[in-house]
Amino acid sequence: MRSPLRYVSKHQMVYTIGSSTSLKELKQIHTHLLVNGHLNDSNFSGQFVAAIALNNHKNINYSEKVLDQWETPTMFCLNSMIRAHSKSSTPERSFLYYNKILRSSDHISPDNYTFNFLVRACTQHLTRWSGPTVHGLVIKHGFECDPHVLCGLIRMYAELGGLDSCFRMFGLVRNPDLVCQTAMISACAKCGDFGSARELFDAMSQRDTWAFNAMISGYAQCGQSKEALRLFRMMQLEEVKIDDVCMVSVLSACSHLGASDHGRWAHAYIERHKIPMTVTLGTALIDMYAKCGNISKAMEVFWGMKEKNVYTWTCAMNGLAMNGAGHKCLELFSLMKENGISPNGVSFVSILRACSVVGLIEEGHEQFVSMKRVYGIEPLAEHYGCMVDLYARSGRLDDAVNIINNMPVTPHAGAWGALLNACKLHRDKELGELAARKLIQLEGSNHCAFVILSNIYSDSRDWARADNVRQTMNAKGIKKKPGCSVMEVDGEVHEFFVGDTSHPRYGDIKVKLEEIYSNLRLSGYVANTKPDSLYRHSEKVAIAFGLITVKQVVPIRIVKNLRICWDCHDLVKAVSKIYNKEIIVRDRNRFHHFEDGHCSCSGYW
DNA sequence: TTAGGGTTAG
Repeated sequence: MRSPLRYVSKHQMVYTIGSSTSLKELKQIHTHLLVNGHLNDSNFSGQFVAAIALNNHKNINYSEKVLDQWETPTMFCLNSMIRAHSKSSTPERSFLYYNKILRSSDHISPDNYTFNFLVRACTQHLTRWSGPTVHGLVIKHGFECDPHVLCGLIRMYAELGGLDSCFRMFGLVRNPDLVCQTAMISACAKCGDFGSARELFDAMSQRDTWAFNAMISGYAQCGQSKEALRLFRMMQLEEVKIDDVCMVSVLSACSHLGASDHGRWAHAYIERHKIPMTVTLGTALIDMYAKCGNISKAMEVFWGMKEKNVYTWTCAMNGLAMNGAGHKCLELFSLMKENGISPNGVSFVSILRACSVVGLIEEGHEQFVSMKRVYGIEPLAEHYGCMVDLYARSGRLDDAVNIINNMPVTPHAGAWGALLNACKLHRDKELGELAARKLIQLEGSNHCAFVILSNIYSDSRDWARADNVRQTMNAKGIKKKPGCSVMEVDGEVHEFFVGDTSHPRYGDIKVKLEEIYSNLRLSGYVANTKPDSLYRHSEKVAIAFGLITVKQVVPIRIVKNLRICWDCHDLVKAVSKIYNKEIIVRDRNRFHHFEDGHCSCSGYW
């Protein structure tokens, strides 16, 4: 954004061209300037065009029309147009103005500004050829040593995934400053090379807010949430200024961990330090509360926000769907449309999931159809996956198969996985076998598919095939992804892995588990499996730990990395009744609120 | 009278 252009006329009339200037106002100002001959001054006219194009992208067309009327626009003007387009949704139009410079009869040639903006345009509009082509032009015109251009090239190659090229550009910068070093850290993180990113970060003689933010957001985005929070603590110790962008990443890390104490603390920190509540920060707060199972607080933040964008609405809808409040999610969707916000593809994932969790099949179908018909959004594989889930989990397996057979994109693992889960739920052996085989074709190391396929054969007493599947698994070295439950007690994050006895309080946990088991037996709960299986699943161990450490009035909150199994689900229901304890489990897909022997998912998950 | 680094939803 450029600062508004203010112009005072001879009659002391003040004209301002800023981000809120409407097209009508622009036309009035333009007429005034033309009548008074002010546009004959090439410096002033350049500023005029730049102000229109840069302050509001919606007015780019108007600035183009103004510019087209001039035979010899200045370099400043043309560079400003390249810059404006590089930041807009039409970056490819930057090249139009680059060509105007080349073809200019005014003997001007592109300068360092031109290439800086042109490289940015390429980063916005990446095609395989455009980036390297512009890099070639940079070399041809002798700007490969310009630090601004090089910094832009680092970002561009990072988008292309060419980390080697990023390092090559970085190597060409003499004495890289903070800005350039941060760009390089960010490039490493974007390409997934966190080791190099951290090496560069640790080697910096001075680290500012931006450098920390690049590193923290990198960790947060790749799921290394504990490391992100650790770095945030380091930032506080080094007394580096913490801003809204930093807090967005911190909240995102809390969301992943389901660390509600950390999240609440972060919220308090934002308020205490008067960090500006931007739309992005508010949205991150909603997401954090929703993913920590506190949907009422999430909605409180949502209703309190003055400005909301499509991310904000979608985040709230997703939170409601995850928490099983499908009807409320659909109500919110209506309200979103009434507020003039158009949904996008991600919004529809939440909407279709909302229909799925409450079993609204016809509604889901109508929403799916409206996606393309009303909003012109082409459904992606994941939307078809949601439809497969919607039909299959309600037992309409034939309809689910129809969706898979008729989807215009190749059915992905998500679609077959949804069908497979439903086949297990509705005990359809043949279809389950087909789904498992398809899933294995797509994901050769999908542990769940092998296990379910083996179970399907065992159920039909086809021991030879069941054994064969197990042997294939062993031969391929396919191991179950280790189940892990995370819980936060008194601000500390505890992780429990399957069969892991390393927790300092494991002795107490074991005693508690035995007590739970004996209470369950006394109350008539019959475990599906032998007593030693009690220790097997991480969520059971976490619940025992929660019963020891969490105060009676506070619910136990657990985040599980995989889907919760039937056995654990039944057990948690029983524990919630016998111990009169609210237990909230977030599994890979959704929330389960257990209270008084019932779960909010009503058996749908 | 134009430049460079960090942020949100599946």
